[in-house]
Amino acid sequence: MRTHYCTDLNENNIGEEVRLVGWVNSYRDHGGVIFIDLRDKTGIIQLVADPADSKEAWEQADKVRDEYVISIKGVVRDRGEGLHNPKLKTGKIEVVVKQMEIQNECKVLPFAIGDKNVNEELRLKYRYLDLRDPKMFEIFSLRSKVSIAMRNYLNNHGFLDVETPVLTKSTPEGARDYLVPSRIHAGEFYALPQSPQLFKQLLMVAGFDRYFQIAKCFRDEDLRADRQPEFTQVDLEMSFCNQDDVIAQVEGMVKAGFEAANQTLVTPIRRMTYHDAMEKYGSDKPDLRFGLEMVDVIDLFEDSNNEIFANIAKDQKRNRFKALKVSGADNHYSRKQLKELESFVRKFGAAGLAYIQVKEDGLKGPLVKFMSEASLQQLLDRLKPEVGDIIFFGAGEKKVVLDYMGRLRIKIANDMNLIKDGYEFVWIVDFPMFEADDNGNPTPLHHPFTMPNMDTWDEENFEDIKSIAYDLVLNGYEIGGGSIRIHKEDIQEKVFNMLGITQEQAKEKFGFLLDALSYGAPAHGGFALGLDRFIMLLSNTTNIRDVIAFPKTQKASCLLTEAPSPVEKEQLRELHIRVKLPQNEAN
RNA sequence: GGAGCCGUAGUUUAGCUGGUUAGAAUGCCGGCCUGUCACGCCGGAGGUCGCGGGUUCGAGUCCCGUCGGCUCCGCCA
Repeated sequence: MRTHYCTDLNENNIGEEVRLVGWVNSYRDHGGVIFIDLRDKTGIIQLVADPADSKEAWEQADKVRDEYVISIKGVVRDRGEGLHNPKLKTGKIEVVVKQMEIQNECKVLPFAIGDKNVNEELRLKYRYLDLRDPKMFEIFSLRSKVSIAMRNYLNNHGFLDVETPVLTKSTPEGARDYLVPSRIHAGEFYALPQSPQLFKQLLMVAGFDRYFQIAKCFRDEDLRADRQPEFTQVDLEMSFCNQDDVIAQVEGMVKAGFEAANQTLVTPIRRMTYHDAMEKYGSDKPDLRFGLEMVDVIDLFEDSNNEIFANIAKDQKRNRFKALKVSGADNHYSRKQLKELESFVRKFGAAGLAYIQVKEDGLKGPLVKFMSEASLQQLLDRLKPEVGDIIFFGAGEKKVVLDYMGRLRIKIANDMNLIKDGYEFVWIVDFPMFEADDNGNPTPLHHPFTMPNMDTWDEENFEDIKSIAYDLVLNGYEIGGGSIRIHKEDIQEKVFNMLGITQEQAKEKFGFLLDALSYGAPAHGGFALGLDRFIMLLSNTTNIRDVIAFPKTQKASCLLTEAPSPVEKEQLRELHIRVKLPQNEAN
């Protein structure tokens, strides 16, 4: 049908007869001569229809409108002196049309192809038109290259691509499951996998040694700009490994993907403990494209004449007093804007936002009078502020302070444009094994099959127990995570005990896994990379929908297919399902 | 579950303290035009102001509800 793609042609083809097919990107009718920009996935080339060359072709060209599909036969020629268009890759040449066939017409478009000012709602309804934009093709071309490169890396390193079930068993832990009713088993349900976690561990027990899969995962939780209900993980698992072995393979894989995107990644990627990330950046996924590290100043308020501050400083295990020095902030933030920063942190539980402005004539701010001379001097020594800086303070319960100060740090970096271009990877390691739930009971931070660091095992202080888990963070996004798994029954029992899970409960919930571990399970561990987020960052967008061909809206519907939708009564009957809507309307 | 922002020709939008026929740009249709590439010039058509109620002599505008989209909090082992 075609001899070339549009941008395959260049000056070397001058004089050649070619056949091209594609879409009419635009046309310019000059009464006599008609110009058509023909587009395919590679780009654009200009066609010229001149009645002097072919009356019939010109008559066809006269009928052409935007986004018509046409095929042409023509001859490549130089555009001539002064007529080159440097904006086009093919701007030096054009194709003189000898024959033209309109293969398909196009209705008036709901929006101009490539117009990103249009409502996303409309673009999603006509996603196939939105995807015609060459910029969109570029994203999916990148996604394809990156994922193939990572696949190849894993293949070359002994990882076997194995598919695991999509119809599987609901597990009570973790995110809400998407359920699929069983026709054959009345009243029973499959769950779509939140990840292939348990299956990949079983493959290790099976002795496959190294597994990977580019797997769709499903979580029925509320959406965000970087979260879709179905998403893709590059999932991997390996046997007879420790944390460094897994990290080395992941770094190799990510590097391969990165290089496929024409980026360079220097390995090894730096590592930071969970503790340091929380204390310095107030987040377990710190954005390291800018500084603004928090500094501990709780000791400087032990002698404060303010009762509240002095009290906070008394319990240095449970409380925090953090300082965030922002260079030049005094010139950037007005009084009113500083108030706005305060109401920003209040949303995250802050009682207020104290700050000290460093002026020509000294320190200004309510906190100054609550500090002793000696403490103030120590503060200056510790932070070394300069005139024009503002030091922000967060004080109170550890978890709350770290959270809102971490958010403040990011907000200020955005406000003051402190975020550098580029990619900053970091491994977060030494995660706590457990955290306290609302009632103060231990719950797993990762999942209950994560290997605890037994050197830190402490029945009395479960919050101090570390796990052998690691997250990969890029520019403030968690792009993946993994762990070494428990492969011994006695340790697994200890963990279940800690979680208050009885043997019967464990057997009922995860019996098949525990069984498997008792038949000669090798030490093993793995990792899963969030492919969508990774591609999102490589595509320089902050919206995961941009890198998913047919994404869902925030209410998890597909505007193109209108899924989800009601189904026929007969379908429900076969599935033994009766629908009961909240308003008491029966279906 | 909660908070905020948004919804007006095909599209992007203007529309003030409620007041004649809801205005513009672009797209679309028709005419003219042989070197444009955001082609140009002339003319024309095109609006349930998301939907439903209410207040009012009168609602795109005010109030209540509802639907949809986006961002965030909760949630996401």
